[in-house]
Order: sequence, then structure tokens, then C-alpha cells
Amino acid sequence: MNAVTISDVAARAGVSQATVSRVMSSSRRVGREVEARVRRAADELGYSGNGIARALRTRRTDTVGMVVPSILNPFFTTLVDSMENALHAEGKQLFLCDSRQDPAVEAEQLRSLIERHVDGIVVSPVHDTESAAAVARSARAVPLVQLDRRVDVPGTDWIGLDDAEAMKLVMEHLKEAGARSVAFVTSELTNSSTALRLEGFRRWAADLGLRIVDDGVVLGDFSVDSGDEAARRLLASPDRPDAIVCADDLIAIGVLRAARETGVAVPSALQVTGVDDIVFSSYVTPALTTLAQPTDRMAAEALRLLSLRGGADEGGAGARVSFAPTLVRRQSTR
Amino acid sequence: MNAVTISDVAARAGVSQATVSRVMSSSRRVGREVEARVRRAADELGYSGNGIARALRTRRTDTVGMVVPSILNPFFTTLVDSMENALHAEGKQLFLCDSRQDPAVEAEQLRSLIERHVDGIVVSPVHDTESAAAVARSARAVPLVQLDRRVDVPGTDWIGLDDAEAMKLVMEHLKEAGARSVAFVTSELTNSSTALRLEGFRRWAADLGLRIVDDGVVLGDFSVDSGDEAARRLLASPDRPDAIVCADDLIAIGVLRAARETGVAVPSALQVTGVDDIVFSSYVTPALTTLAQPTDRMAAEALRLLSLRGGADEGGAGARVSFAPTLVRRQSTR
DNA sequence: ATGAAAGCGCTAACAT
DNA sequence: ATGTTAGCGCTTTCAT
Repeated sequence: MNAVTISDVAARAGVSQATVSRVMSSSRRVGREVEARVRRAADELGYSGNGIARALRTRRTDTVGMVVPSILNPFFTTLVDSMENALHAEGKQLFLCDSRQDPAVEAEQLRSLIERHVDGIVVSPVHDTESAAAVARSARAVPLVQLDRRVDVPGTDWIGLDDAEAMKLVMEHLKEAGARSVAFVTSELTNSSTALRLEGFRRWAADLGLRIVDDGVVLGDFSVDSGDEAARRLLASPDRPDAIVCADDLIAIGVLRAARETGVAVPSALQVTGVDDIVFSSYVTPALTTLAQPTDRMAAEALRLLSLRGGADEGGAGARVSFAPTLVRRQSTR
Repeated sequence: MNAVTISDVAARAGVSQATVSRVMSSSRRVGREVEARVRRAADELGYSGNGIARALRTRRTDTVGMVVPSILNPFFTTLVDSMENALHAEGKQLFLCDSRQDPAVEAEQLRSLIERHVDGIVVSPVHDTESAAAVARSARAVPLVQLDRRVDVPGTDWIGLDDAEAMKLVMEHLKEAGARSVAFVTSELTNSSTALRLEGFRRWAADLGLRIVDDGVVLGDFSVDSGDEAARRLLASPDRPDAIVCADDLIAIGVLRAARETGVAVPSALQVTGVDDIVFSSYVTPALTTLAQPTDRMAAEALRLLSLRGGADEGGAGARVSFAPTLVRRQSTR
């Protein structure tokens, strides 16, 4: 084990601990000759420092905690990747927590992150209401931003997609492509993304004169199987839509599968769109038309907001930073 | 900020810090009445403990670092998920590091994890040789196991797939399904998985009398595009194989795409297999026959090996625990 | 059963 | 430019 401490190095170099500390953190000028001696001593002993002791003293851990509903959802994987990249660039590290779509687990993860004294928390809350208390409590203890999904906690920053604009892009595209009647498949209304996207769908359907078919809004969850099931129902209906708008790509991929297996041609007889532009959307057949989110920029913004709030401040305005997606046209629409 | 310390609680409860500590960690019996008083004081103050201070004192952080070549590769995503699950069950947390396929980044991540005094490290080394030094150095400082990929570092434990058995399963399946000539698409030979799978492919091709076509081993990387490209070459050759064995599912999905786009029917004219059973393998058309890895069991085993080696021990035997995959038959083979 | 006190390894005043 | 010293908040002997 690495039991080499700063005082071992100090002794070997014949200087004080403080001098070694200064050399290692290049915080203050140190004599050239002394610095060389210290560095050599550190090398010879294989000194690597103790981040725990430093953290206790400086009250900074250079770590950020991230809590997502499911890391297996490719969109969150991308978000995690973007965060890890952004943090790495700043010499920080990421505690990754998967809340398994469970508010209780989520609350526990948040508590644990705070006990570990992370410098900040990025969370995508599982549930509209059930996540609120834990998020609020956490935000009082440590800088916290919400990413993608959000709960209503005054004074908390949020970064995510401009859901209204997202639906506008999709609906306009479908209108241009000749769609007349539409349906919407999404998850249960227990998270913020769903609610806003559905609202946008309704609004733009009305504005653009796209008719929503009977029972044209289907709620399930963000999964391929859920999309598959919803599509079978919609396609079997007498009032079959000629476009199905999906709240995310997983659902859309399920819809595509159902269409294929029930012999409905895409995009000629049915157009399909998703949201997120997960990697596999370009690999399915037909390739999926979807909306790409700028996850790298979102992660950078999340970090920026995290460091702005230097500590226990509250009553901050509660910034809401939304990014417009970009339409990625592929073969599932005309 | 949460500035409530153990001595605040002690003062409020009218006891010593030691007693509060005992109550919080339920380490020793404490009088019933005193315990109640302490708990109440802690609640009232919103005391949550300081994991950093505790870690400094106990020399345990209850954290594990994990370094993977790319978290965007769905197989590693699954592995990370399995590890996160296993750790969560033990009240530990995961530092996630993505080495971006770069040995230099990997070395830096490892160094950083050690400085943060993680209790253990799980690493899937990027490169056969270039990762070796950093892995060896790290293993000297902290309990370390290799997962999936490995470098040759004596005395280091490894958990992964039984690659020979894997290839055996695939090849026997193809033989039964009537394949005669085969090709193998994999990544460059700079990681352990590739080398072993190729070796297994060659051996079982010979044993089962499956002919390897001319230029029948194609090296690229673990990606859809790489598989696509390799397949176009193989399918254009005069000596076209009637089965393409792929070293992972991403490659196989690329092969399927190339086959579709060049009008080669799968599985009737060409059979295709992958390895890993990533989620999307069941969603492509035709669904991919592949090998499933027991990632949950692997993660559990990794943790077990981590805690066995209680500290600075070395000269351990260097356990190699390999798990047999299971064949998942789908539509890309007959 | 409880308290007093030492100290984990480091950094940051404050001296010199 | 460098050294001395006092903690950061906690756990853990060692007393009582």
C-alpha cells in the first residue's frame, strides 16, 4: 500500500512539509534548487498524495455526483459520457449513480453523495413529484443542477431540451412530408419531459392542422417494447394515423418494429419520428428521423452553473437553460 | 452548506463526540436513553456526517474506481451497470472513468483514482502492451482486478469471458446450421479479447472442418462502421463465405447492414453471429444470434476478488476467473 | 457505559 | 523563500 506521506518526502528532501506542499501544488514560488530536491525525493519514494486529507483540509473533493434514472437508457449513457468528458477536462471525477427509476433509491443516492462531500450534483429526477423532496433537500446542502428531467424546486437550475421547439420541428417536418393525421406515444406523465412534449405535440398539431386520431395519445414507458405495443394498438385501429410521433427513440424503434411485423410500410404508409438521436437510431431499418440533443454543450453548461453557485447560496433565480435540438432526417419520414 | 459536525451534535445531546460516533456507527452499545437523545439531536440539527473525515481516519472510502475503454460501447455500459448495482448493494459508490481508448488517459485516470484512495479498482485495459505499466503500478498501490480485457501483469486477478468456449459455441452452432466456409471480423490485435477469440475461431474452424475463406480474417475496430466495411469486402470477394463470425455485436450489426444494402439475404445466403448480446442485437433485422455474457455474475466476482486482497498483498496467485457465455439463437443464423 | 485525547495527512495562516 | 503550527471532522485507544 502507498503509505508514503508528505512528511516522508519532507524528511528525505530536508525541508518542511509546507515546502513540499507548495511544490506539489505549485501554489507559491519555491527556490529552484529546493524544488528539484523535493521533486526528486517524491519520485524516489513514489509519493502520490492523499486526496482525502487534502479534501478534508480544503473542503473541496474535486468530484461531482451524477444521478440518472437508468444508465442503460442510451440517452443517459450519452449524457453521462458528456459529463465525464467535461469533468475530466477540469481534473474532476464523476460519481455515477443509477436510481433505477426509483425515487427511494434516488433519495438514498443523493444523501450518500452529500455525505461524501461532492462539490456538486447533477441529477435527472425520476419522478415529477416523488423526487421533489430529496432534490430540494440536496440542493440546500450542495450546489445542484437538474439535467434533462426536472422537478419543481424553486431556486434550482435546470438544463435541458427546449421541448416546445422540439415538437415544433418534428411536426413541421411531418406536415411538409404530407402527414395528415398523427398520434403520439410517450411514457407515463410522471416526468417533466413527457408532459412538455405532449403539450407541444398538441399545440403544434392544432396550429398546423394535423388531426390527432382517436385515442391518439398512448402512454407507456421509455422502452422499445412499450413503443411496439402502442404501435400495434394504433395500427389496428380503424382511425389509423399516417404518422406516429414518439417521445424518444426507444419508443420509436419499437414502433418501427411493430410496423415491420404487421406489414405497414415506413415511410410510405406510416411516418415515424423519435427524440434523442441515440446511436442506434441510424442503424435500424429504416433509419429513424429524430432530434439530436447537444449533450456536450448541455454538460458544459451544467458544470458552469454548478461552479457559479459557490456554496450555500440559495434564493438564486433558478436558471432554466434550454437548448434547441436539431432535426436529423432519415428514412422513417418522407 | 452543511456545517453541522459531530461535536455540534455532542454538545446538543450533552454527551461526548465519542458517544455520538458510537451511536451513529452503532459500533458499541450505548445506553438506551443516551442513544435516543443523540439521535434526536442529530435529527434536529440535520447532521449527516462527513465521509471525508471518516475516510481519513478509517482509511476506507467505500468507493471503487472503474476504468473502461468507452462507456458508449453498449457492452461496457452493461458492465458498468452491473458494477454499479453490485456496489450499491454494499453501500459503496462508483467512480466512473472513460479512458477513450487511450493508454495515456487510462494511466492518468488510474493515478487519479489512487490519489483519491479508492478501496479498489476495476479496469478493462485499453491496450495489450501499452496499458501494462500503469496497470501494474496501480495494482501495487491498491487492490485491482481486470475485467473483460486484460494485460499480462503477474499476480493480478482477471474476470472475463471464456473466449475459447465462446468460439466453440458459435462455430458448433454454425456447423449444425450448415455453414461450410467462414470468415472472422474483429478489431486490431491490440487487446486480449481479440487475440483469444481469433485463436478460438481458427482452432474450431479446423476442428469442425469449416473452411476459412481467402483473406477471411479482417481486422478493424469494435464498431458498426468497421463491421460494415469488412463485410462489403468479404461479400465482394470471389471466395465469399457463407457465415461471418464477428468478435462483437457492433461489428455484427455493421455486417448485417452491409448484407442488407448489398442484397445478400441473411440467414439464407449468409449467416452472421456476434458476441455480447447487447440490447440492440434483438432489435436489428434480422435479430442477431450472439453470445450473452453473465455480467452481473462477473461484477459480483470482481467485487469478491477485490475484497479478498485485503491490502498491500502481492504475489497472489493471480486468479483468472472465466465465465462461459450462453448462445442466444435469433434470426441471423439458421 | 461513557469521556478525554491523540492523530489520520494535508494546507493555510502566520512567522521569520 | 521557507518553517512552525493549528486545525479540517472523525474514530479509536485508553481511562474511568
